[in-house]
Amino acid sequence: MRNPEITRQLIIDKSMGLFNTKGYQATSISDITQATGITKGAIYANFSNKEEVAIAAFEAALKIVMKEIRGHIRAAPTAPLKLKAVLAYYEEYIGNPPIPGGCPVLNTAVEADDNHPLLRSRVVRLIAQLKDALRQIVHRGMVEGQLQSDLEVEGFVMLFYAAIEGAIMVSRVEGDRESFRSVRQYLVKLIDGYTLSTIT
Amino acid sequence: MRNPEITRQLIIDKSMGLFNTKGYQATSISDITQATGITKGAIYANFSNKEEVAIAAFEAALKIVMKEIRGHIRAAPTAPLKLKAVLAYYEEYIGNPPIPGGCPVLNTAVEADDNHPLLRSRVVRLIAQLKDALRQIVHRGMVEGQLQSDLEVEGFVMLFYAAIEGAIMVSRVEGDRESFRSVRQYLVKLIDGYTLSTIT
DNA sequence: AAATGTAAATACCGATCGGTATCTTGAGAG
DNA sequence: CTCTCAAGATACCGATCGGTATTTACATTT
Repeated sequence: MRNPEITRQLIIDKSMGLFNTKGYQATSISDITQATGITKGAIYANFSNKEEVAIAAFEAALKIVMKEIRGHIRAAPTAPLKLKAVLAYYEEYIGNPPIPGGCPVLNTAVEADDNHPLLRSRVVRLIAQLKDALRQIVHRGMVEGQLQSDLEVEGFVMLFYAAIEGAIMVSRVEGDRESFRSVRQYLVKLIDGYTLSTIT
Repeated sequence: MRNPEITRQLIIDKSMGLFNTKGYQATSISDITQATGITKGAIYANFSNKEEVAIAAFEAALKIVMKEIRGHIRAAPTAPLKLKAVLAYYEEYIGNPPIPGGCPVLNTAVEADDNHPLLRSRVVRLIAQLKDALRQIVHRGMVEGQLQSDLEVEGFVMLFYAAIEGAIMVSRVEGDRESFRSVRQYLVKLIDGYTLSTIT
């Protein structure tokens, strides 16, 4: 290895899954050296400490997840379908995660809330972005006449997001997608209830 | 200290908050000795290893939380009010937790899902109990004519529970109850929509 | 081809980890 | 009052932790 860009990216790529499955505390630098085949010297030449590696890995994971989500959202034409696409994406996610270990937002939020302020602030920022994206979908759906205008946006968006993350938590610990599926089906019916009858 | 029962309970009481705030991996035996004023010898005289302490602490935490929840549920006369009481309990919980660190189910589920099978199985069992309790409330509410009978129980119960846990996650990492409050208000409206018009 | 600068490998640091072996002490039985 | 036995305190174990200092090696410039 001679290219520092490649080395840095290799560290990020491999540690992403480690941090997301084992958690920040439980992932050691040695774990990363084993997963990458790279030595401790290379890691500390590219990052000043473990926390920096974790932050870089977290942001890389979010970049992947956000890109996939936005892709699914854009591919759906109307607000109701966009919301359903998000649900479909997360259900697929549980069985076939792009980053091993489940949702990095959930994992990092739970571990970082009390203890790791830098990671915590990144999570908060990312959640704000997700909420904004969902709000925008609902808002535009209302403006464009796809959703009823009496829908209480803030509450619905928060419920939608919270239910997804909670359902991921349950389904993952149960090792079974069924709980997520129940939540998804219920949310779909809720969305349908707000959907104005175009041919959707 | 001479009474082993008291020693054991002291270890559980103090380690409960530690495991719940810092997590299983990040909580060391030394943390527990410092928090209790008890030495390592006493801990290992009462528990065979760290995992056993964590399990005992987790179950003690659940016992507290479940007792409080059941108390609030029982105190409410009808199904809609019981569900609202659960929501009120959890909102109070976030600002004023009986066990520091937030919801032990959420925390333990996220940390244990991939790595700690014994803890994981306890979480799964507890979630099943919570779901059963909620299902029973809804079912009886339907039988007793408080809730519309077209309510899809499984989906609603799962949504209800997942949304609560997800909202706790969000509110805790944000350090602000507002997100939970949004979810709660939305769920209350949902409950009201299913409530049959007695004077409730 | 020699020199240079830096990326990465090696070797090492004190601290702390979970766990154990041994010693001390205190409460109950006689 | 003394003996006993177990609860708990002390001291110690090898392994591993995050991090650093030093050395090696590779790629680029001349």
